[in-house]
Amino acid sequence: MPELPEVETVRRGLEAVLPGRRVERLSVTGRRAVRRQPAAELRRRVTGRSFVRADRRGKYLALVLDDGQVVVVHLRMSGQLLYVPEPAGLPLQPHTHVVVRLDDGSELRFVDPRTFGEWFVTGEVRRDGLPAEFDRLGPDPLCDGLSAARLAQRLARRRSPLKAALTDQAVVAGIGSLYADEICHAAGVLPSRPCESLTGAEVAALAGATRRILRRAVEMRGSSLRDARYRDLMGELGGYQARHRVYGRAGTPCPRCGATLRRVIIGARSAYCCTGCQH
DNA sequence: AGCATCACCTGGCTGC
DNA sequence: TGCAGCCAGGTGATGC
Repeated sequence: MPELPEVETVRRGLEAVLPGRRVERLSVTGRRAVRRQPAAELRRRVTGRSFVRADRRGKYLALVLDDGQVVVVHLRMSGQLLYVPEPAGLPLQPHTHVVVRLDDGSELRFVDPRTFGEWFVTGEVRRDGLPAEFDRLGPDPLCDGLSAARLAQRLARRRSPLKAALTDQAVVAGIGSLYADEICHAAGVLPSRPCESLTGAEVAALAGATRRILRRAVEMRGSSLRDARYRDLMGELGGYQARHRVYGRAGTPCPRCGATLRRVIIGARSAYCCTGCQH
């Protein structure tokens, strides 16, 4: 599932190819990929405009246009952006919902089997040129940093389980189920712990683990799993899955203490953890 | 207000 | 081997 490291890897790919390119044609074939506004409106507002830069906050991609509008893309569960330099040689693969034809003949394609992903264009932007609605996101650990004090403030007075808070995009932007489990394990804290029970030292460990793990995962170009099949803009697999210590590893020994890793349910979602060395 | 639950989807896997 | 049923999970809506 694309989380911050995967989306950032895609963003870096986009930043290398999009700036200066003009949109010659934008076609929407899937019915659900554009649902916040009519597909014709997206097409009308974007066609003929040029891309200025590719930005990101949390799991949201923001493709800034030369007139200040922003094309927002969210990959959700199974969305994939694919850059195709020579479209003639590569037929559209199944579940291709959006195709952007660029002025050098290349294409940006959006493929999304589970159809949760979304595209929309907005002109309501902040001073930094990003959509005003990004205001509801918490700090992005890569773009904004994440100090222990800031995380403590965000977690204060919350009674919900730690994992529910870490994956709440209003608390911290960019963390999903996979990295939340890895962060909790690295910090030695159980994902089921009520936020209000965390000590200052534990929150500091969580903030540090968040920065470290996300940075390392970006360096390794994200995690590619068996079922989600995440790939970057050029179709390459990520490498961070080799570093996963708990996610998807129930029944195997904890790499830190040797106890058997468990899968527990938190908020109707799976969480992987070690009851031997996480408290 | 804050928290829990559900709906949205389809491919891949499990178990019979 | 075939197939039914389960599971994956980010986000927004809904309900309490």
